[in-house]
Amino acid sequence: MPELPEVEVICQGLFPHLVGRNIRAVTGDGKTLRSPVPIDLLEEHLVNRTIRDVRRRAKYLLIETEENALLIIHLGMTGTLTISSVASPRKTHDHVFWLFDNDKELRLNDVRRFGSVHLLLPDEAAVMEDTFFASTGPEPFAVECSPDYLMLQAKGKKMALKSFLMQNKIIAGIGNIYANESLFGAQMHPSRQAGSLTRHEWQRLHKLIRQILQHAISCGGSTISDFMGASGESGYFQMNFKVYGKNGNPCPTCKTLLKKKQIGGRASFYCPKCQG
DNA sequence: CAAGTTACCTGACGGC
DNA sequence: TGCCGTCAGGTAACTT
Repeated sequence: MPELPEVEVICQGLFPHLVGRNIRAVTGDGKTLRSPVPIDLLEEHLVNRTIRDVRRRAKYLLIETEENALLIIHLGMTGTLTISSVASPRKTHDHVFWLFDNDKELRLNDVRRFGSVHLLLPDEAAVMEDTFFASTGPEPFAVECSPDYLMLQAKGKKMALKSFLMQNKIIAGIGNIYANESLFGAQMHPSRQAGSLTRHEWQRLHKLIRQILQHAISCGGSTISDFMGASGESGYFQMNFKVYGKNGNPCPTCKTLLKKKQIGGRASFYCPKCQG
């Protein structure tokens, strides 16, 4: 689930539950995620420490202690984080647990185990954070992520526009869903060569990307109070997608049937007329 | 170097 | 019911 808007909503939802909390224990089930979970390190640098900040960079969640250790969590394709009472039964695929001083636990659940957990040490976290994100592009809402910046990055590139948008080294946080939705909004064919857009078109696409990401965050944010609801359902699936997963349905704009096509190995959805 | 493909892992779903 | 192939919102390591 987690592209930029989902991670942002999770971040905002976790913030009030985590900041100021003291961590009492960190445990794991020993399963390797994308990389092994450094449980010993987590224990050493997180237990008896207090959380100072929770923030997001790209699709990563960053949790910082007052001693400047930085816990970095990526949710991969299927990762979820929940705040649960210690007493509540653990679920299948719960892999890592952070116990707090209020008898609640942050739990990382990840069926496919494409997620990851890293720890940057207190002494070097500031420097290592830059290193860690050295090949991550700017945030879509950052000033440097301008239409001209995108045009410059795309210059001469023949790759499909949609694949281009999904490259996190160009622009952070856009995955398959929001690449599809942004291109529909901007009325551009996902297969177009990235280098073929005019300045005016980059302005349009840039605007739609921000608009759609912001809208998705708002949709998630509106249900943020459910974040730790007993149902375990966090509301960030509630946004209605216009084309993602909708092949065969009528285009919301012109009623032409939406198409599906593989681009760069990923399912891509578009209106053959509006995005022709 | 750019661009495309594969691998990682489990579960849900549709067809037979 | 059950078996099998296909597909899934991410990313890095490959290959071409």
